[in-house]
Amino acid sequence: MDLIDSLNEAQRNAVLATEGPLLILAGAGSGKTRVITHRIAYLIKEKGVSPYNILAITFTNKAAREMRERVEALLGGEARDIWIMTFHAACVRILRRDIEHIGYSRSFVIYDASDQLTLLKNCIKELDLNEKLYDPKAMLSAISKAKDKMIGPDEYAKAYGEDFRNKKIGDIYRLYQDKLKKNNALDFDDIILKTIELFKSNPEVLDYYQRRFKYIMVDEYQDTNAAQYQLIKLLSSYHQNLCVVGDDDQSIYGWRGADIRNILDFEKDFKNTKVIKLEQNYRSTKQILEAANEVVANNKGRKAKKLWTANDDGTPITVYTAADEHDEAEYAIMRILEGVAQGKSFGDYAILYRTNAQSRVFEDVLNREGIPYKMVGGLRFYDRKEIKDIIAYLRVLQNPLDDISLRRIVNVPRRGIGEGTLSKLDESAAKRGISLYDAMMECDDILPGRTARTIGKFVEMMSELMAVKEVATVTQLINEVLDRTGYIKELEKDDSEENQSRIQNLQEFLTVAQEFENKSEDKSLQAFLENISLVTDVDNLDENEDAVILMTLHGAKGLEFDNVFLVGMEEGVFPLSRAMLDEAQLEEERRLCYVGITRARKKLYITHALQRNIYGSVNYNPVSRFVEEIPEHLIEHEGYEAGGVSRSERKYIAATAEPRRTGTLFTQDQGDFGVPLTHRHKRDRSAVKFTEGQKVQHAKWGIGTVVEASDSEVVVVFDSVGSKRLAVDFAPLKVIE
DNA sequence: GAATAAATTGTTTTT
DNA sequence: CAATTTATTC
Repeated sequence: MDLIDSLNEAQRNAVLATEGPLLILAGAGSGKTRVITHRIAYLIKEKGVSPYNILAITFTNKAAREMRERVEALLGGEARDIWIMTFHAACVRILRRDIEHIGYSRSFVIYDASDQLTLLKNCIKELDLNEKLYDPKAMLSAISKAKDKMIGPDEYAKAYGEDFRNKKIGDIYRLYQDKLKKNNALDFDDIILKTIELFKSNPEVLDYYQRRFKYIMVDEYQDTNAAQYQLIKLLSSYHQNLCVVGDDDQSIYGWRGADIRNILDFEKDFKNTKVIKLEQNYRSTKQILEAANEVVANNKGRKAKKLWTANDDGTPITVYTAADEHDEAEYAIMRILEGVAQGKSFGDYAILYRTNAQSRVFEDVLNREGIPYKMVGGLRFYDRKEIKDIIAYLRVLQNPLDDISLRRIVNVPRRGIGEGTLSKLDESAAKRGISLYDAMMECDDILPGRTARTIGKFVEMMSELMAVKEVATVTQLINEVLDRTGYIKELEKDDSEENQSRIQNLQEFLTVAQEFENKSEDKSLQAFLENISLVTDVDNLDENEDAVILMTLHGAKGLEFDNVFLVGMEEGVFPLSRAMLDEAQLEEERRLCYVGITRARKKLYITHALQRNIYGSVNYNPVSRFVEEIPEHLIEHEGYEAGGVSRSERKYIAATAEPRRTGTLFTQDQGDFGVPLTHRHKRDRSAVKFTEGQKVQHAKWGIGTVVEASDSEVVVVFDSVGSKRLAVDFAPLKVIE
């Protein structure tokens, strides 16, 4: 029984309790992934369960991949048949087989947020409503909220129909849903909802999956919404072997419809539930864990638990008070360089922030210092304009009913098909109840000859590409699209830096397609497009790469790092100002903070700035209440005005600060601040001397030659990026010759 | 119909 | 401040 020998008692009980409903309350770092993987392996190896009968739901594709790898390691290669995937991936797989039962075609496409918004704007226009009064973004979030709670257009009208505005919102909702169907498209919420609809209207389909999935496990259960709950309930009701794992203290997706009651009420909803708590933390030091416990203890309405650890005491948490956001970034990066000089790797560090906008300053400094970093989130690769354009082409080829994508690319690159022509076509399509593409195929009688010929040429090109699609691989098809549409030629016309980077991105896209073909079993265009829709940035994060990681706190869920920086810890930034008014939202922010603290294994840095620019205007934010909730004996202060100082004094200090010098890192004299500094931006590396002609190795830019050297600066010509001026004291440079 | 200039608007977090 | 939308001109 080596499978369970390595586990502690609670973990072992969780693995052995295979039958019936099981709720595992797993604190941060308590080895829950370990429990799930061992449980799966135990079911297969010891209980003789077929891999085919197991369904494991994870929160991200990355978690799914890792879980599969770990199960395979325990089992020795029998993990292929297990369904280990996200809710969305599982549902898409189910829908792909049987969606025709509910009136969609199997070549359906998945709309992302921006497609949704375009579609919604069309709806508002069609209903003659004012976008000012019915803000598309607000409408979309209202619809999404309704969908998360499984309220369809009819129920919405019934529930909110009294009020005039809500009645209109209901109309928008209904039209939006109709249009999705006309376009043969699903939005993200639909992926779950339509699966439930399929199950409810086709009992034989449900029956098949109910019988098949004898054992179901759901990870990150605290972040499931009502629809996902319903889905799980349906799937598990036959065998009743449902195991959910979660931590109410880590519920951070309430805004996305996650319902914390799913976990709090699990015992009520499933009779004879066994509850197991995992309370030993294996990840963090005692000091970090205590800080986390103390912060989250300020929340009400949580399940009682007390995380403990047998790990070392560790070092205190460093709280750094920065003059402003630039100083904050420079401090963090100085500490990273210092650590690296002592033998740590860049990959041991993560910088976590509340909003993506905060990443910029850190990127600037990292770039300037030539430190390798990887940023997760922000503008996704697939959200870039040129990539979205090509995807839109592919979508139309896959699903010609997709008017939204068709409209996006019909005049990209320019073909002289303008707004006037398109609205005529729209009108004709609406009148005849056909798609835009079909209207284009028969447009001779509504358009003047010249325009009709232009449209005809476009339709001809598209139908040729559709023929190519039937015989070519995805990569070949993309190449054909880039070539025949003249997309690349258009970019080559003017070789601005922007266009060059677009071409590079398109090449990267081809690489992605090639990789997909190499790895994936199903190599169809449909599968490729699905893959793109469901994969996120975090999924592609490679932790073995030696680079500093930048991401939002949400993105960091489920990850861990030796050294973590929690930055921007100020009232109004974290917690966000809009969350400060509402108790429930504030508690969610606090849980997010708990998640952040518990990502750190060894060392936690917390930073906040006295002064910060937010949309062009200066803000003076007091330190975050969450920092004040950490007991003082766990903290070591650094930076400006380490002691307590009133808010107005802070404002004075920040306002009278010398303007920052741009230029080299950490060399400016910041002494005249009215208060003694407890920390100076200087690192002792003066022993290193560079001379002209030396070969040096840089952490990010590789090998280069020193062409100019002084006591404080060197100019190095790198083989890869050309010449750079660097600060001797801080650049990650090694002499190699 | 398309390119440029001006004006306006708004920011969580993401499967 | 920056990104997006709208107005203006060619």
